[in-house]
Amino acid sequence: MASDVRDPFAAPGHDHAGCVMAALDAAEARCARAGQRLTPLRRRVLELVWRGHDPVGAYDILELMRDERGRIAPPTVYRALDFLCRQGLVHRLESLQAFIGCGQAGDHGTDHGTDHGIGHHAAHFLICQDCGEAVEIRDGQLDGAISQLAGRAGFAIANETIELSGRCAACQS
Amino acid sequence: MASDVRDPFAAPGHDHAGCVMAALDAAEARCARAGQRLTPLRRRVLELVWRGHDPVGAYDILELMRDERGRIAPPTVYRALDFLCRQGLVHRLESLQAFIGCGQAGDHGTDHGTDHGIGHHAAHFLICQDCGEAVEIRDGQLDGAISQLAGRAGFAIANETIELSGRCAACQS
DNA sequence: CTCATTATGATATAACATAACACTATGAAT
DNA sequence: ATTCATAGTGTTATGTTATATCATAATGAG
Ligand SMILES: [Zn+2]
Ligand SMILES: [Zn+2]
Ligand SMILES: [Zn+2]
Ligand SMILES: [Zn+2]
Repeated sequence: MASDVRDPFAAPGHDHAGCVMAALDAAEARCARAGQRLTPLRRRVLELVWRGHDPVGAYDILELMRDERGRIAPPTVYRALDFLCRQGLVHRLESLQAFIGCGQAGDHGTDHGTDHGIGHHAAHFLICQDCGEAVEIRDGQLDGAISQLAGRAGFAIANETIELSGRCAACQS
Repeated sequence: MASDVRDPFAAPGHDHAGCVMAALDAAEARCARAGQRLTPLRRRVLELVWRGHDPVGAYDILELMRDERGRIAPPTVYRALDFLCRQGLVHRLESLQAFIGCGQAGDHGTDHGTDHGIGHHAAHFLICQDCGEAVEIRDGQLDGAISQLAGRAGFAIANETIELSGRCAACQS
């Protein structure tokens, strides 16, 4: 549950190809279960979002897709991203105005106490300003502090934006 | 000092004129102490940001200022906002792309453990999607969870974006 | 007063996002 | 298989937020 976040940034010998494959498989499964269509376009956008562990801008994806499909307009990409966000497969990083693949796509269904409805869950991030990577974290103590805080204030949380920027362990040599 | 956040949203009979005056006075004092110039332009922008307790967009301020000063361009407003953010007098709400007056401008100097350098401090918010108000909160348990989490991950936090959206107590009638 | 520094004005453009409407694909019902 | 409603995509235009760049003006130290 608390999942003591112990340097969650990608290790040097990280198998990213497998990483992407797992994400795409999880996405297929998740959409199937939800009765949603992971079309070729949406799948491709998801794949491009997973191009790395650094957040990617909508217009970056647009460029990448232009290289392979020719003319394509912003709404096409934004609609795909909206869909992926609704399914909880992608998160938007507000502080960067960018998108990143969900780091817990496999864990969905196993409710972990921070869900705010079907499809998406509260996502909290550490963002390294040096290497550009962002990792999704889950911390019981943090979740507890937030829900207690909201409870005391009589505030009903619908959406959490928690983005901690700084330098990851590796980048502090 | 956990400062148990107990419905921090503005009460019905709130004296906002005094609220603004206090903020401006604190700003003057703070800039004087820091050897920074709170020019008429900057002061006016701060005053407009404090027009209410709801976040305000840069272009909204731009409109308001056009009404009183005629032609004025975006950079003028953005530069003033940048200055005010650097001084810790205004915060930017990333999830809304909007700005709000700092709710603890008077408390500065009395270090409360979440400072990340001179001028600005970590600011955490509750944002009501109903009435539009946003309030800056300070919670020891939350601060503790964050710093422990970062410590375990070996992550050096430089900037915290914590914005909890939902419905305030009053708006859940 | 001179001069370096800081602040503001002004123009243009970049970066991010959505509205609106047309067309196509999909799949269920007849 | 035809019809039809729904969902997805293409296309054009535009809206919204933010910055780069260079010119001009104000400020204050020496
Ligand atoms: Zn990977
Ligand atoms: Zn790093
Ligand atoms: Zn007030
Ligand atoms: Zn409210």
